[in-house]
Amino acid sequence: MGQKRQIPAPSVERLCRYERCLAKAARSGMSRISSQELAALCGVTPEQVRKDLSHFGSFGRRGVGYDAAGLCEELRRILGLERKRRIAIVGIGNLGTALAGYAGFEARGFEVVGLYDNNPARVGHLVQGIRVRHIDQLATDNQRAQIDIVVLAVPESAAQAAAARVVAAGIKGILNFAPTRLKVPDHVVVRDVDMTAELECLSFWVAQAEED
Amino acid sequence: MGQKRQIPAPSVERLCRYERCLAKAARSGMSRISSQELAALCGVTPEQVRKDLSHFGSFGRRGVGYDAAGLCEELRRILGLERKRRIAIVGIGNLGTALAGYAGFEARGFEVVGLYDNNPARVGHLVQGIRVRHIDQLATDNQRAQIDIVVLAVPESAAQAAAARVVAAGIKGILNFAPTRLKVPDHVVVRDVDMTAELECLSFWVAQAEED
DNA sequence: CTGTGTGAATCAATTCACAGCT
DNA sequence: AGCTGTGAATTGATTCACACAG
Repeated sequence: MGQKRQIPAPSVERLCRYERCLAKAARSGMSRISSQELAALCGVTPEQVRKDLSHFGSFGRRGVGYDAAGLCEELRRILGLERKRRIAIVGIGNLGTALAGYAGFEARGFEVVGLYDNNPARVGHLVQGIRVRHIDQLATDNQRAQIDIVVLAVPESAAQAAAARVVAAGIKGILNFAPTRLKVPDHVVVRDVDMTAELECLSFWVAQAEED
Repeated sequence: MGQKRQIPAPSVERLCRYERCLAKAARSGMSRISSQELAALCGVTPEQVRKDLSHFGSFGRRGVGYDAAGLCEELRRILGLERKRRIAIVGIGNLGTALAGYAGFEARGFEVVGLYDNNPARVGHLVQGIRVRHIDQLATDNQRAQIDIVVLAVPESAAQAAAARVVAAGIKGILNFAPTRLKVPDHVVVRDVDMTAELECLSFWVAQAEED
């Protein structure tokens, strides 16, 4: 069932960038914007912008350009950001705690509605004004909390088991900070953020650049 | 200068995964490993593994497979991980503080050797046993600290200016957590970690999956 | 004349298929 | 026979170039 991939994933990633740049441009008073200008703001090419947008429809006027605020709104709709998305954080260690307090999420319309951990020593504590609950409660909580996405910030050793809990709770999206490839059913979407791997790649390219 | 990358970036990203899986396999007593087995552990195809490795040489024996520990060692050499890499964190807010205490970095051979901020209220504080210094001191500190990579955890509004400081200090790699495309000279390598964009992409794919 | 939208061409990455070592 | 290493084929993404609308 998970084979519907007519939209290239890199396009979707760029749409987020476009939306952010458009919002900023619109806020600073720009009403019309060309693919040229938008591309310059985002660090891509104008034809890339137009091609990416063309997967979803045609939003500009030939010879004129795009309405900055209008296109921004369209992108928010395409990305599913018109309604506030509800997220829960699973794993309230060092990283999870920081993420719970990360202002960037709220600022972009992601509301942290729950914090979960399996360590009894952490359950019950208040973190950023939210009480940490036991992961056992995730499934029942989700019936009324309607969690869209879980941010998984548990250690590698606990990641697969925690992911299984999340899937069992009926949650469809996981942002995974553990350095493991999670095995989940096709209808669940996972994106990985592997900070250590990023450092290792950097390490490689830096060394590579030195070889000249 | 940043001319030919004959090595595909996706291959490098996978090499990190291979290294991690190999280390785990070797630790658990496996001495020989086939591309088939390694691929299964990493969630890729065997020919992908072999093609990725082939960019750097030939490390296996036909009809036999690879020596797990030996290949792991080769990968560490390729990725530039034989020597400990020294990192500094710039921006000691919520996120920077969490990253300073993130055990995963040390565990993978990245040593946090400095914390920097431009906010006088934060300078001088001890965070994870390291005293926060003013970003003005980065350039002189780097002459003896030999920082390989900076983790940039400042707000979007401060990111470009902070990056300029990092570049001026002679540091060649930046792991950027701010949702901005940094403008840096060609000889400096940047990798972006945009957690909000990741959530937005998830939001899209989750909505997409629901359309059935 | 300007700037979008899009098929066609190019470039990059993945997968296939098989030759060659053990 | 078993498994690697690698050109060839294929799939996918980006760039080009131009028709078309304002």
